[in-house]
Amino acid sequence: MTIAEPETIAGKKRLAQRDALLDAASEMLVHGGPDSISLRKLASRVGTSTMAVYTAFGGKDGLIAALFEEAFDRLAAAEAAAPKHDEPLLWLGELAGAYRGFALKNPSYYALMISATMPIPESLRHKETAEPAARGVSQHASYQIMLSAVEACIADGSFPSEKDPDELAGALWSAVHGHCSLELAGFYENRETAEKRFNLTTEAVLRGLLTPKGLEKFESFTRG
Amino acid sequence: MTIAEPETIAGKKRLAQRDALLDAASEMLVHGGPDSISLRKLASRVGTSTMAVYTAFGGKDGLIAALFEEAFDRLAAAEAAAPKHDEPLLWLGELAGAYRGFALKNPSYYALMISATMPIPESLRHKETAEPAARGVSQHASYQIMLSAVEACIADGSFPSEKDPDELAGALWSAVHGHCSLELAGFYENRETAEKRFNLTTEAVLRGLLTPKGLEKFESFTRG
DNA sequence: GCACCAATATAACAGTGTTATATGCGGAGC
DNA sequence: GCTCCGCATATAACACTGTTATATTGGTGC
Repeated sequence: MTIAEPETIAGKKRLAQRDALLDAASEMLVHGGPDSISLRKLASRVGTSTMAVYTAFGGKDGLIAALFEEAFDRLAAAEAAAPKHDEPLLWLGELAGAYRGFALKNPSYYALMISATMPIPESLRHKETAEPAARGVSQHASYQIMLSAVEACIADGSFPSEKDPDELAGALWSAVHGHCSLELAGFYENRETAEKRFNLTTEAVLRGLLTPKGLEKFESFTRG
Repeated sequence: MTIAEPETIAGKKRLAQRDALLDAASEMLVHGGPDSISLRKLASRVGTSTMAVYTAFGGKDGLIAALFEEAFDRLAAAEAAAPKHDEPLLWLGELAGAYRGFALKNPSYYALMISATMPIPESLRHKETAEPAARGVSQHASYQIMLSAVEACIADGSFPSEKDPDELAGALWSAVHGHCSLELAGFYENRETAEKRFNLTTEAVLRGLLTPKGLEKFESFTRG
């Protein structure tokens, strides 16, 4: 919470137009997907010229990168909104469901996130080690939330303490992301069967990672 | 092995040019990714005009769809080349490794396959039920191979017989595909750690799906 | 008020996929 | 063997795209 900087009104207008461009681009993204974003259409919708995108974002890539960041922020918000049970395992399950819920409600943003051709924007990039590309993502809140849930499960004894939390979180993320990717590609017939498959998959990878003690606890949850 | 049809030489030339276009497009795809395929560059490389793409494939979408099919064929070939152990569980593990091997060796093809914007070509589409989009994929050899391995594991008693083979295969596919998607996005620092994570993830989802009997067998494999 | 600088608008450039038009070549019928 | 028809092809135009060069405007500091 910083006090209001002595922003010039020109600076305010510049930020306002940046936001206007971002909002309009987001609206175009949600409506017609990433490919429907045209600088000319975007500029005319905001009531300016294409040059505004270059001064605000440095070009179309910068604009897409900004949308990329917003996608991760929305994901983090969805995860933060997931109910945080006292039981870490249940919390982890809620996070998995929140991840899928985000993907289903924001398919265009999700498609943007998983487009491998997307260069990770500076703000999400690890400061010291630029390589590998997506390393910065593991610093983002969306990943940190899941990581802390995993760590809580380790402290809880549900996950083996000798395993690296990153490994466990990565395995879980792979399964959840893999399912959502297939579901959005239309692999499942309808949402009901997709949800059944999602539960089966996430529960399977969870079961495979748990300690005997954690597995016992987990079975009591799934039965109850 | 059919006897040579009474093909007209015009038809032969047409097919030859179709193959030439496909080969050149494949080469461009592997080199510079999907976005690097330009009809003008492609046509000039083959020594024809852009109209050839329209007569052979109906447009760029048809060309991409043909590359899409070739990607699945290459995946099927990679899976078919995986050693088929007598032990179904080991076979399934080999298939998972072959899937990742394909993704690593053909990143551009893999990126094409997982691009959600890709409409499933007719030849891969389920004939009766056009919806959902990717249903036809489950008829492809690449999926059938994995499915038969899963069924062998069910017959073996390693997987519970009351579960739908499609469900089990889908869970496995989600995890394997999810990992490869993240690995190609550059999420892991290097290939060694990525491989470690891949084994952890696939083993976890396997363990979570196995019967007690199958789990016993599985543990004897991983220890030995 | 004036000078300067940054942001903008206009327009041009180099591409893209697609389509309309015209040319030419190959196969069928006589 | 010749004619004629049809289809594949080449050329060129169209409607776009992102980017860049140029000129004009607007706000800020002196």
